[in-house]
Order: sequence, then structure tokens, then C-alpha cells
Amino acid sequence: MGRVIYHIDLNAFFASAEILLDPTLQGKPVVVSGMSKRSVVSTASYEARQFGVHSAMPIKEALKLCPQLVVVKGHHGYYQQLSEQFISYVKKYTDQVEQASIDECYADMSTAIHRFSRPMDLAWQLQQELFSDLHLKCSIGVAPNKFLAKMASDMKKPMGITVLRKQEVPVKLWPLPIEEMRGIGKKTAPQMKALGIKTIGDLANVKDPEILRPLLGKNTATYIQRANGEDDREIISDAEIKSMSQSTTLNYDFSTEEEVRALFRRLADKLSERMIEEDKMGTIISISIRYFDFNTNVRSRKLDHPIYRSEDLFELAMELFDENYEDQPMRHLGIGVGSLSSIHDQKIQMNLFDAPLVDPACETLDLISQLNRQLSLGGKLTTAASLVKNQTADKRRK
DNA sequence: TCTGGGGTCCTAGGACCC
DNA sequence: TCTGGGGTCCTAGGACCC
Repeated sequence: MGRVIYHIDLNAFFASAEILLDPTLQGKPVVVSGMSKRSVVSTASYEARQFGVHSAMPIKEALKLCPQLVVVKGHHGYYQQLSEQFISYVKKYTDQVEQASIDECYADMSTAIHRFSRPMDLAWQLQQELFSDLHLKCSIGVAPNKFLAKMASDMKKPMGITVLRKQEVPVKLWPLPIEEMRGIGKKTAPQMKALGIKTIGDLANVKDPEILRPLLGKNTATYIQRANGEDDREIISDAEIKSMSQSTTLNYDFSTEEEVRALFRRLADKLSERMIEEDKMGTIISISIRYFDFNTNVRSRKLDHPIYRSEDLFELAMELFDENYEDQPMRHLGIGVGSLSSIHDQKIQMNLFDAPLVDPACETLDLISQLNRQLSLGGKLTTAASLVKNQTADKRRK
């Protein structure tokens, strides 16, 4: 007996959420975007899409296409709350739910559908609940695996329910252009077309897979299987986040150290706050610098102890910046942390008494000065244990 | 009216080790 | 009278997705 996988995709999520906050926006062409001249459209309402406005389009271009466009600033905390409610509604039917992004998830409904006479009925009920209770529209794809469910949910929007069976693959999937395939983007699609692979069907029936290896790498066989409607990936309901970052595009290009320091302070503060909220610390620090000409550098460093405090993020970001800055005007800066683990778990493992012994003669003064620095910065007072650990790690690095 | 922000995954080269 | 062969880690770059 095969699986029944749903892919549930909220339609124009950010725009719908804004209409919930301000019902007078209902029926109007609305986009959510930043408010600077360099902003792009994050999400467009269906009314806005009729003018040709779409995600990632520069806001100025969108206004040119649709002068009456209503531009609203995003409220990401609110979207996050709505998203959590969305997931909890899906979890009423199964605990096998994998959140794929803020506005979509996969769910294994193989067992849950037995409570309904037809698999479509569960989808219909869930869609109605999300609309009547949360006022959110969604599209649902129903299929034997994640790939087909995702393709199915894309086939009818908004408020669509699409069943895609394995035997329907040649008729419903194969005619689609190759760029509709997940993972084939605007760089790879033209190269595949140059090889004569113009549709998903062409990929499914490719005679010599080796010609695709330079484009698709080790996943070549997987792509061909997907094009044939095969995908045995499990639903992963407890995926851990792997990296966190905070970045911004400037209103005008930066050229001075003071500007950079002030921005890195702000980015470090925000990122640290989010990391503490998510109970995450990490051992890879990275910065990104995008210059005026869009040339972008990402520089990273592996650390020998995990960090999450704003001051640590800031200091290391500035070090990486000073080592790598190419002395040109910058339009974008960012800080990221990878290789994440739990702050909480480490604190449990390492209480005060587990701290490594410190040579009192040469270490005490330095310890006190670090402690004072942290207090003066208004940061949370960390345990002496973690302070000592940080310090010994620093010494090792030197 | 140029080109956001937050993520994931893959590739490739060099260092280093046995 | 040239320079092994893996395996793993680190770093950089790039494609892709929502």
C-alpha cells in the first residue's frame, strides 16, 4: 500500500496576512516589500499579479506596471505566528508534518485518510478549516510522494486541490517545461535545453544520463527518477535549523569604517537576539560583503568554541571584515552563524563545577576585565564556567 | 528607474594526516 | 633523471528555493 503525501502551500501568504491586519486592502493590488528605493517585492496579491507584478521584482518596476499598487511593509513576527497556527492545524490530522518554508509543508496522511471515504475529503476539510478559521487560502497537492505532491499543489492556485497519481505522470507532468522542475533554475534550464531536454518528459526518458552529469552532478540519477514520478524521501518532522544570518542592503553605498561598525553592531544585536530566542549557538562565523558593482564576497571562519552573544558576533565580524575588505563602496552587509547547537544543552553539561581549573596567578586579572566588559555592555552575565571555557579556547587559538 | 533576505545543498581546491 | 593515494576538514563560490 503506497503512501498518501500532501503538499500544502499557502497562497500569497504575506499579502494575505497583511489583508487580515488591514481588511480595507481586500481586493486591491497589494505587495509586501521593504520601504527603500532598493527594495524588491516579497509577495504580491493575486490582484497585483494581474498587472505582471511578481516576487523579487524591484518595487520601482512594480509601481511602473501598476501605479495604484499598495505597498506595505512586512510584519515578519506576525507571519511567523500565523505560520505556526497553520502547521498546528495540519498536525490535527497527523504528526508526520515537515515544514518546508514559512508558508508550506508536507504531511503524510496515509493513516489519516482512512477516517474519510475519499482522500480528497480530508484535503477539502483542511482547506476549508484554514480558510474559515485563519482566513488563509491554500493549495493542496495529493500524491504518493513529496515530489509529486509539490508539483501537484503548483498546478491549481489559489484554493486548488490536485491529485497526481503515478500513472498520470506521463500525461500531467511530462509536458511541463524543464524549468518547472524543482531544482532546475534559470542557469541550468537553458543548458538542459541546449542538450535537447526541453520538458520534464525529455528528462524522464533521457538516453544517456552521463551528458547531464556536468549540470546535475551526483544528483543526476535522482532528477531522472523524480521526472519519472519516483521519490522515496521520508517526511522529516523534526528538522533542525543549520544556520542563521542577518543581512541588509543599504539605502546608499557605505565607504567608511564608522558606517560599517555601526551596521555590524546592529546586525550582531539582532542576530544574537534571534539566536538566544531559538536557543542556538554556533562555531562558524561568516560575513557577506556586496560591493557597489554587485560583486559579493562571503568570508567565514571556524571557531573552536560556539558563540551567540552580540559582542562576540560583532568582534569576529569586524575581524573578518578588516582581513578581507577590498576598499570599494558597499551596498550590502551581513553576518551569519553556522554549525549550530543548543545553548541550553551546553549549560546543562557544563555547570560551574565542571569548569577547567584556571591558574589564578596569571588568569584572574584577565577574567575580571572580561567580566567587566560584558557587564558594561549590558549583556547577560554568563556563567563563570563558559567564560573560562571561552578564554581557554582563545588561548589555544593564539 | 536594475537586482531583498533568509535559508539549503553541491562542488572544488588546498592543507593535513596516515 | 621529478613528485602515491586516500580520507577528512576548512574555505570559497555558486545554484536554487520561498
